[in-house]
Amino acid sequence: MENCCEPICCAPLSEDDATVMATRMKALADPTRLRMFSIISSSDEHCACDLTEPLGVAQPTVSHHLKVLHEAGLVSREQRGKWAYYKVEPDALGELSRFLDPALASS
Amino acid sequence: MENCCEPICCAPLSEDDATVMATRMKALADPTRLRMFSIISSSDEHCACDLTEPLGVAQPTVSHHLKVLHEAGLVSREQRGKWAYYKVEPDALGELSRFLDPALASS
DNA sequence: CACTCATATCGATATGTGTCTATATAATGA
DNA sequence: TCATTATATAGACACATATCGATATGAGTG
Repeated sequence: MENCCEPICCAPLSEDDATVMATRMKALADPTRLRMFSIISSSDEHCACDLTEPLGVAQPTVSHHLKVLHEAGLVSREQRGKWAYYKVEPDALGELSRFLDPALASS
Repeated sequence: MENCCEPICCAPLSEDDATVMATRMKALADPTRLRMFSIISSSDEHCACDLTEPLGVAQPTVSHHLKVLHEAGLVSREQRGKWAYYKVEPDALGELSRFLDPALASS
């Protein structure tokens, strides 16, 4: 995920920028995906197979949410054998965080 | 909006915390509301009547989105005469931003 | 009181989304 | 090659939601 936009604050967003950022935020704005992301970020990498049980949802649901997070550039995917390992994309949250409140970063 | 949760990073979120934060994020994760919020934040306060035209949506739609932002604690509302003035809730974005990436704030 | 105007609410509709079961795909091993 | 296992995809369903036109509410004004 590259830096996209001017920060939300202080000047009106363009329609295009708003669409891009809303899409990214939507990827995180779901309870199951938030928990999923926090689990993945709690270790260096995480196997998809170890997400079904702690999240309490069916395997296709896990797969679906992982795809959403991946397409939003929030996690990376690596296939090793029959297992899929997911990692947090290093600066993904930083970009979002700075978009929301650039003052934090500069203080 | 009060501080709610441990940051998303580094430790699994509880189901309840995830629900609370997903709800707040959902309020912002919409192109129209993002633009609306950025317009409001570009001046000290903003009249609802001046949002319909720049957003290009009907008046009931503006009213609906303002309600969503207000209920999420992102903006405050003040009625003066027949006009409704909206202001950005001071630390709303800061809380969200710190939830996403607490590292930014401490650097 | 009646009229106007800003805003909110209602009801309808189309579209999006989270979840599941069933099935396909792909890798491993007997 | 066949069975097993992890993951992804397809299809279905229920529910949420973004939007609109119509209408109600509520404040100002003549």
